[in-house]
Amino acid sequence: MYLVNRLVIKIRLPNGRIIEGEKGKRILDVIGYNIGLVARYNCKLVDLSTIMDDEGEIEILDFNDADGKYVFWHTAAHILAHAVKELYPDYKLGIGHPTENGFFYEFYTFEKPFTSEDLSRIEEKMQEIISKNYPIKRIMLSRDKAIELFKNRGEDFKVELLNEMSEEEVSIYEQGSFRDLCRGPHLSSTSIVKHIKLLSVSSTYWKGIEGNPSMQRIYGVAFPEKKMLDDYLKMLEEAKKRDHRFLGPKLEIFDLFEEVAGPGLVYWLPKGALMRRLIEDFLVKIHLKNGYQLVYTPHIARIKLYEISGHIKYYKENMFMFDIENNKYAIKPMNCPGHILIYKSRKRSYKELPLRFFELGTVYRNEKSGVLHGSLRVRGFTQDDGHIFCTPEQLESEILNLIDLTTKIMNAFNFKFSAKLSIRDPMNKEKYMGNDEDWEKAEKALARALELRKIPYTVEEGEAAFYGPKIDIFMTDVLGRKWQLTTIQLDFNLPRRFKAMYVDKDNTEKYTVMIHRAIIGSIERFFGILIEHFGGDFPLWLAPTQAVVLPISESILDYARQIYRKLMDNDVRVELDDRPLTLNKRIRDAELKKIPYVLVVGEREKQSGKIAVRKRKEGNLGTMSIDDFIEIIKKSYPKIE
RNA sequence: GCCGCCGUAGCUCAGUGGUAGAGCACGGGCCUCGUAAGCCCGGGGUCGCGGGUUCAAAUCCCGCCGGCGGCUCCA
Repeated sequence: MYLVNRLVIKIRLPNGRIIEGEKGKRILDVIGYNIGLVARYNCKLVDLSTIMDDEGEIEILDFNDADGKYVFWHTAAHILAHAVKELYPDYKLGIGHPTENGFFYEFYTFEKPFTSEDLSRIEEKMQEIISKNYPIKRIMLSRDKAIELFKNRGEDFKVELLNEMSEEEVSIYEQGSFRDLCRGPHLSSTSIVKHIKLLSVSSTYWKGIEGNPSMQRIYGVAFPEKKMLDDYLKMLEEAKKRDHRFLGPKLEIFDLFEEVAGPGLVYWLPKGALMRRLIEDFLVKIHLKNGYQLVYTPHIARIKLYEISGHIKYYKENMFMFDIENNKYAIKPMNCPGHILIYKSRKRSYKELPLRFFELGTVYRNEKSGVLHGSLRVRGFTQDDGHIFCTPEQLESEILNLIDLTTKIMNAFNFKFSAKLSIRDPMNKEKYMGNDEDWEKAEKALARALELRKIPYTVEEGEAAFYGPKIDIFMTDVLGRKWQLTTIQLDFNLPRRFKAMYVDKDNTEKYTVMIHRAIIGSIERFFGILIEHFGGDFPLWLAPTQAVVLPISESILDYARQIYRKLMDNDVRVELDDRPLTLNKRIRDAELKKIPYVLVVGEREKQSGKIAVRKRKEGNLGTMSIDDFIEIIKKSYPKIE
């Protein structure tokens, strides 16, 4: 059946079925009330109550779709705001959004905090709003009408937002007596948000600007099914067990001793110190193999150095300073100025570029107390810091090499990654230093390297530093919070400040191009991510203890000692557990300590000259010769290439 | 730094005005064991620190130190 003159509107349902739309009708009327949350109409997200009047395709999204989930949480945020306004009519609405794992809404509460009892009340009220099944309507108003509406309702913050908007017409969403300024889209009814849980309250400044009114922000989660909410809450509980702040001290990796030693300073316990050394050795070797030269720079310097670099001007707040014989000194917050001094130790020719310096450089920064977080954000940390000095022509191949080096290093830890490319704000080019041509070349070089190596990335306009564009790589912690590890930053600024030059072919002096780069970022932060990523079950090459020998009884101790000795002699990190405890108890201890292999030896093994091997989490693998076992350990180390 | 919450044994926590408790861990003894907790006994705390209220403070109030969740900032 072909109707040539009819509008063709195809609707794809979440289950993949395709049905036909009908001009003039609401999407909702065609698909029914129990299907989907929101629609993507010719690539644009719209309410299900949208009237179909354009030809094209409509995709109905459910909670499994990222956008569907986002809208679900957006409506949950509105229900939160609705509940708060019903319980506390005087409180003023701020803003509310979905987030990556839930939603929030913030309110001006006349400096009164929400208590946990308040949260329970609000949660109950939200359930009531959900059960009342209010239809959610989108209303278009002129901006002036909207200002009038919110002024009458005492919503000063909404009025402020409206006054800053340029649109002549704005959308308002309505559910029951509640109205909010919102672009939408939203679910079609409050009853679709089934199960909610408010998680925490915190305060923020209005628009995030210090000095603005203090808002109370409530965070929550919501799900269409009870089981999903239960699973999520259970996942939060499980996450606590992987938290590096819990596992770090427990696995004897690090501790902070905050109360006596001060916050944000990491003490490396023996097992952690061993792992750190393994990682440092790996990093040094792989950098040497990739054309870097090792350097060391002192931990303190006269502030003159940081006046030249500009750190005193732009970074003073974060620097620890003190006096020596009437001269002002600072503890180094960054390694770059030192590396530039080394570059400038003599006149450089284009023939010796690129020069690549590498240092495991320990720096100290006076981070505000409120931002410190386990070993992920600290005041003293060691960066795998490198600086590349090259000519503009070499930029592209240097960046490509850096992407490759990053991949090699991340592979050693089984880390997958995607990148963020930060470029200039094209509207505000004058904010940045350096000339247009350099910037374009640099931004292109960064993007091309990512594309050539097929690294997925996002582009962030206006996120570049004033001195150059950059590539950053983030990892998420156990609660989904993002932490920056890798950074590759181009710098047009420091070479000029320090007059870091090279003599080119034509015998003229030119400014060198400088790349700042840290691959794992900092050892402390990297360990936080590493611990949470593996939940303490480190890969074999990193495990501080790779195997423990368990003699079944005292009578077999001699054979156990022989095995232990042989493994030691072959560089296996092995322990002998000859405590007079039951075998089961000692196996349990080894599992809890997350030791990868347990080697049980008894009369049977002594007779055959072998070992019984038990693998962490997998159980008994049966017997094996000692040489075969040594081979397994040896093969676990990452290749350095 | 800001706002809220929190701080009891090495760890996880119970105890809300009347002389500090449990489990795990630790020490001792018995047990000599075949793939995740054998049994018994014991030591251990100026209840974060300082001040105040009270006949009496882990408990109530104030200040400080530290932690947690966010905001802002960052590797």
